[in-house]
Amino acid sequence: MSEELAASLLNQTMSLAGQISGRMQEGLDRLDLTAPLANVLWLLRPDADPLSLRKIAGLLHCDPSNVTLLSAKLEQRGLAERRPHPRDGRVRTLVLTEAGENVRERLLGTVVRQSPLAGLTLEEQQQLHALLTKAIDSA
Amino acid sequence: MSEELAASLLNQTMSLAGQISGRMQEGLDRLDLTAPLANVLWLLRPDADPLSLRKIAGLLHCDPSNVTLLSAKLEQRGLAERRPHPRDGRVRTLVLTEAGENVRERLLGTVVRQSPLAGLTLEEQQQLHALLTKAIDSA
DNA sequence: GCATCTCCTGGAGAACGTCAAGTTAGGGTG
DNA sequence: CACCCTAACTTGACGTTCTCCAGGAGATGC
Repeated sequence: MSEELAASLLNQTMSLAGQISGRMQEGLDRLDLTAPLANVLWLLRPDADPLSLRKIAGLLHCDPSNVTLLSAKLEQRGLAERRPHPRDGRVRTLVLTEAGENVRERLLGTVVRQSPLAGLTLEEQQQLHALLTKAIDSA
Repeated sequence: MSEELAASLLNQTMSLAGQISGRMQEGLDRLDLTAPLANVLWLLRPDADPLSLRKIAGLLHCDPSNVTLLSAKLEQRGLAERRPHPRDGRVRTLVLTEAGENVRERLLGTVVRQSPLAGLTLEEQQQLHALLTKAIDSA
């Protein structure tokens, strides 16, 4: 892997992520959410299987007791619910409520509209999509 | 802009950024750096003009007094230096020291080696580079 | 019963963020 | 030059949020 190209790519990716995060933060302020809360929200994909709190802690590289606090806050705002695991009584899973999915989509929407990615043509977006798919799947 | 494609692209970008951030955090732990400190480090590109503290605060969407603290910490570790602006005595610029550039590159290196981007061929990386360049420049 | 797993609770601590003065430098205007 | 106003940075105090750590309750499997 070419060192120079790789470095440039990373700079771009971080720059892009930075711009997106900037837009994101404006959205977060409006919704009175913090970055860690949004990170949890981001993991809770409505189309995927429910995550246990322990797995969330692993994905977030933090202590399980921390996830307890974060999910309690989300629950308090009615954005998520902790539900017992159907087969294992020890485990509790965190799933988005309807309001949570709503917030997640609204957050996505505000970022979509002002993202640098909007400056690409449809064809270019499809190319980009294909490249990113391969990159992510190869990990 | 196709809503569905755009949403998928954003999910991918965030996912990619998330994976990179994960690797990054391991590097940060080793170097005893926090995310906000790394954000400042990231802005201080060695090849660009020095940034004033006020501009850094603007780019980070935070209070100038906060930047004072962060740059003081970087200075304390010998990673950056605050230098008076040559033409305006009110302004202080923050520039990386040699050690700072070293850390910045080492951080880049650890991420480069384990990034999902490494799974792409050289040609694909060049395509990706071109697309990202256009997207970022159009912003 | 025993070891293990998952989660909750409570306490301590650090890091970050905002807010409100205070200090120094610039740029006008008379 | 004297004056005033603005700008950039610093300092201090304060609160919030997140993080880790240790201990305890409940569930699981042997």
